[in-house]
Amino acid sequence: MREGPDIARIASLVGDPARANMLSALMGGTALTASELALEAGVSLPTASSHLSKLMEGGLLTLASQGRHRYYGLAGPQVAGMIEAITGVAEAVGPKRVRPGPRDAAMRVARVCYDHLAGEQAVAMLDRLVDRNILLRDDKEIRLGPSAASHFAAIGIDVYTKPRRPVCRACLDWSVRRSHLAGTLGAAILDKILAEKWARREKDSRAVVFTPPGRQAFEKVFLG
Amino acid sequence: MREGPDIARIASLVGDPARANMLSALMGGTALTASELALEAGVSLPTASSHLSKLMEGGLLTLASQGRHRYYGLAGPQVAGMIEAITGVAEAVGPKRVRPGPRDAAMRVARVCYDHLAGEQAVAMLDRLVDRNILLRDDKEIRLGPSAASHFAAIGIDVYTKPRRPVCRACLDWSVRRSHLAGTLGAAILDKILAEKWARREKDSRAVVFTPPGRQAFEKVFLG
DNA sequence: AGAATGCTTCGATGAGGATCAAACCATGCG
DNA sequence: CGCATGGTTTGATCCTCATCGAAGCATTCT
Repeated sequence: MREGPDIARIASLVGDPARANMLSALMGGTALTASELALEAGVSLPTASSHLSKLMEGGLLTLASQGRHRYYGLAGPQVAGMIEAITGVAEAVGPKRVRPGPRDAAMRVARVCYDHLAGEQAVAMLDRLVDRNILLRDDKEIRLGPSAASHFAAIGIDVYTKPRRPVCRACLDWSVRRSHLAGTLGAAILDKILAEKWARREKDSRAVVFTPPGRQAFEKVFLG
Repeated sequence: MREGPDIARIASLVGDPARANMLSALMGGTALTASELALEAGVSLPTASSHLSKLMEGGLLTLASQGRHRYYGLAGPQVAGMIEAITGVAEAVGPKRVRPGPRDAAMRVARVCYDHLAGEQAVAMLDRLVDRNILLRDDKEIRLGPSAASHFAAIGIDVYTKPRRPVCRACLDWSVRRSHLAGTLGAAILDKILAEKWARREKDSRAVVFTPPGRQAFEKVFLG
C-alpha cells in the first residue's frame, strides 16, 4: 500500500466526462457561469452545480461572486498545466484521427492557454524575444532582459509591478512540444493582442485567429 | 458539447485508487509483475489483473513477457510527466501535512523519476553540467556540449549510440520546481550511480539514499 | 507426465456516484 | 412587494464498475 498525495482523488475529478468538459472549457482562461458550463458539458443545471461543488472542494476551481452571477475559473497555472499534460497523453494515446480538422489546424497555429497565447506563433514569439535578449531563458526560469522594461513599456505593457504570480514563466506547448511564454507578461501580451483586435477568439474554441493586418502588427512588434 | 482528445478517459484511468497506486509504484522506473502491483495497490490478484488490462487498453502501460513473468511498465516519458503533474496538484491542493515525514525529506533530496534521478541533487547536477558547458541548455532542448562525449566516456557512459529516445531531455522536478536531466543520458547516469553502489534505492519508495563515500564520488564526477 | 507457479477470465455481489425533476434560496427588476 | 432569473439542494432512480472466489490457461521445474 502506498501513501503520499492523493493523486487518485484529483484524477477522478478530471475523470468524469462532464467535469472534463468543464475544465477544458475553462482552459480558455475566461471564468464562466454555472449555466454556461452546464451547456458546455451537456448536462442539466443541477448536475453541473453538483460537479462544480466537487471541483471546488477538490481545490481545482476558484469562485468569484458578482451579484447574482457566480463565475468559476481554474484555480491556477498548476492546474492548467496538469490539464495540458493529460490532454497531451490523451492526444498521443487516443485514436489517431486521419485528418486533423480545420479547427485543429487553427489551434496549432495560435490558441489560448489559460490566460496566455500558445501554439506555433507563441513559441516563435518567445524564441525571438530570447534571441533579441529582451528575455533571458535559463531553464524554465525565464527572466527579463536589460531592455525588457523599455521595450514592453513602448507597447503599453508594464513589467515593473510585481504581483504574486511570476512575471515570466515557461509553459510547455501541447502541440509544438516546446515552451511558450506564460506568467503575467504572457497574459498581458494576450490582452494586448485581443485589445488591439489583432486577432479574435474563435467561438466555442480555444483557437485564436489573427486578421491579416493584425498578424503584420504582431510580427512587427514581437518577431521584428 | 466539446470535442477533442478524450481527457476524461485518461484521467478516469488514473482516478481509481488501485490504479493510481500501481502507476505511482511504476514511477520508480522498474517494470513490475502483476503480483507485485497487486501488493502495492492492496487488492487481490484478479482485481489487479483487471486494472492492468484497462491501463493497457488505455495505452498507459507497456508489457514485456519474459517466460511466465509479465512485466508491466509505464508506456513512456509523457505518461510519467502526466503523473508528476497530477502529483504536483494533489500535493498543492491536498491537506498540508504539518511535518514532512523523514521519507519525504529523503525524497526531496534524491529520488527516482521513471528511469532517471530527480530531486535537489539532480537539479544541482544539471545546473553544474550546464555551467561547465558539458551540456548546453536552450529551452527544454538540452543538447550535448563539445566535451560531452569525452567527459561521459571517461566514466563509462556512451552518448554516441542513438536510440529512439532523445539522449537529453529536461524533466520538471516535482519538489524543486526546476528541471533535471532525463532522456537516455539521465537514465545512464542513474544506472551508473546504482551500479557503482554510490547510493541505494529505499525499499518500497522512490527515494534514493547516497552513502557518504558515494556522495563524495558523485560530487567529484558531476558537481566537481 | 505431473506438479507448481504466475496470471487471466468468469460470475455474482455490492457500493458509489451520475443523473434529473421538483422544490428551495438569493439577487435583481419593475 | 411580487415576479423573473440564476443557482443550489433534495430525493429517487439507475447504471457503471470495483471487488473477490473459483475455475481456467500457460509456462516452468522435477
